[in-house]
Amino acid sequence: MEPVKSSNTEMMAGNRAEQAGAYVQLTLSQTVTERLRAAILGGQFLPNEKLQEVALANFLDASRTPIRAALHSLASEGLVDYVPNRGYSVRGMDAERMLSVFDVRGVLEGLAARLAAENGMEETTQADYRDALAQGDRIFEKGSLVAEDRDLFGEINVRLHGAILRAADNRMLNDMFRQCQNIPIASERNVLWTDFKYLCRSHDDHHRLLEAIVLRDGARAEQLMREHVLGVKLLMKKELARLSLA
Amino acid sequence: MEPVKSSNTEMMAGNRAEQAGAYVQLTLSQTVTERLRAAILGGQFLPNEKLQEVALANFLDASRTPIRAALHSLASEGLVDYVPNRGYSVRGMDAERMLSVFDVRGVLEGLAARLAAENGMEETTQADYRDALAQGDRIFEKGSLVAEDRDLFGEINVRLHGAILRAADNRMLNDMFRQCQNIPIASERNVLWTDFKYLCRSHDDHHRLLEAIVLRDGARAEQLMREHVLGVKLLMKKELARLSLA
DNA sequence: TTTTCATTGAATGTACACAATATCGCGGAA
DNA sequence: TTCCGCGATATTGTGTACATTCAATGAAAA
Repeated sequence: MEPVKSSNTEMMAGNRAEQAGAYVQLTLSQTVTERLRAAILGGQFLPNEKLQEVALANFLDASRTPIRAALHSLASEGLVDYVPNRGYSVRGMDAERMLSVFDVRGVLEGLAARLAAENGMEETTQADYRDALAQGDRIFEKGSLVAEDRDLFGEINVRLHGAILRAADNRMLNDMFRQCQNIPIASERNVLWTDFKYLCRSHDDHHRLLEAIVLRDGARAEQLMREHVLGVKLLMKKELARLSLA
Repeated sequence: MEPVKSSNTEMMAGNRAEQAGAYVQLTLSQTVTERLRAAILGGQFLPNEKLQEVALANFLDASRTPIRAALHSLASEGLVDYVPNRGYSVRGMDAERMLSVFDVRGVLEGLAARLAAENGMEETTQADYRDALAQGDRIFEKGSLVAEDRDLFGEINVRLHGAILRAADNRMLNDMFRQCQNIPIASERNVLWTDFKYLCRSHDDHHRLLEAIVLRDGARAEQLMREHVLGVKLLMKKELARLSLA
């Protein structure tokens, strides 16, 4: 029954610390939150499964206090549902609900692109964007995809969209975008990236986005981004339909 | 030193319970959260003021546990800042940051209007919208504003935008919009509603919005709403400039 | 058989004690 | 004087006991 508190030196990335550079000591509550989030996003729980505090406490080698904090956090992120006096459960995501997230993502990222164009993108950020872009080009020059390209493409995606978000320089926008990503299954990493033609188009969108941003054309940047996200939504829709048939 | 736990029968409105009808017993944590939120929004604390747990516990007649839960909630709502091992403080809002919230609100409410137009608005919701609209008409027919019109107009505003949000029927959109409203001072109720001409125009926007929604013209509804929110932003900007001069 | 209601068990909500960490002030050395 | 190190104190983080609430069970009455 002794709380082992073994491996706490994981999950340092992706923490909620304000800006880079300010090294703050992570609390147990935070590491537990990350671990739980990863577990849910990773599909380790059934949809609508109850998340009981003592069970999780045993599972994650912590007392109820940090568990409660974590559940509270995840509830406000929308990853779990909460009913007073009845506890938490993993939020089940039906297809419709999942797709509706992309509508929000579309306008939010559209705004980010517009603001990025209006504000202009800093040199270093722009360099990072171009670098990621070039990395993507190399993938597609091959003319076909290999298995490990999937992860790489996902990573590139994150860098590109991150750069735009950074250039947009709007804190609330940042927070909300993060929420949009914390959706089980809906995170783009989980779709089956098999459609080469679609990926080419998506990557081309990224090129055009940079062009619009550099030319300071906010309206075009916004329009491009909205179309881009809509594309992801439609792909996801097709994917979901395929899965439900199988 | 006895925890009095006196008046818990307040603040029943505005709770986070899922749908109406499901009466759940509020926990102390929740009532404390509401009270703290109201206190911060009401300006009872200085910007960047530290919010210490024991002090708040005494102030709100509760132990540290529900206080911590409340602070945690408000942090995830963005009303307070949190640094591990250093506690919470009320988030200071400079002018730029405040105005940037309206950019997010603009695209979110624009999306809401578009979705409302695409989905169509239920009869009851539409009736509510029209009722609020008529109430607004009566204000402006007088040709001038009296003191109590301010609150009334604010209430009407909430009803109108609430109806659109309901028709949009998108949970994530709902959650995010709520966050946009929890901004100190930025909540529209706090601007000085003195500009009669502006208010007329704003009210007219509401008429046109309904028209676009009823006609199922999503693009127009979105455009109207974005312009509408932009108007609020510009008014707020003017107001802030005026205040900083005074 | 169905309904009702008290009982009981299990889960969550709250309080509080203790541990870990940060902040502040002081004294000494460069 | 300035800087650094080192306690002392205050504040937050965590564990855990107890209170409260909910849900399930089963017996009694309709």
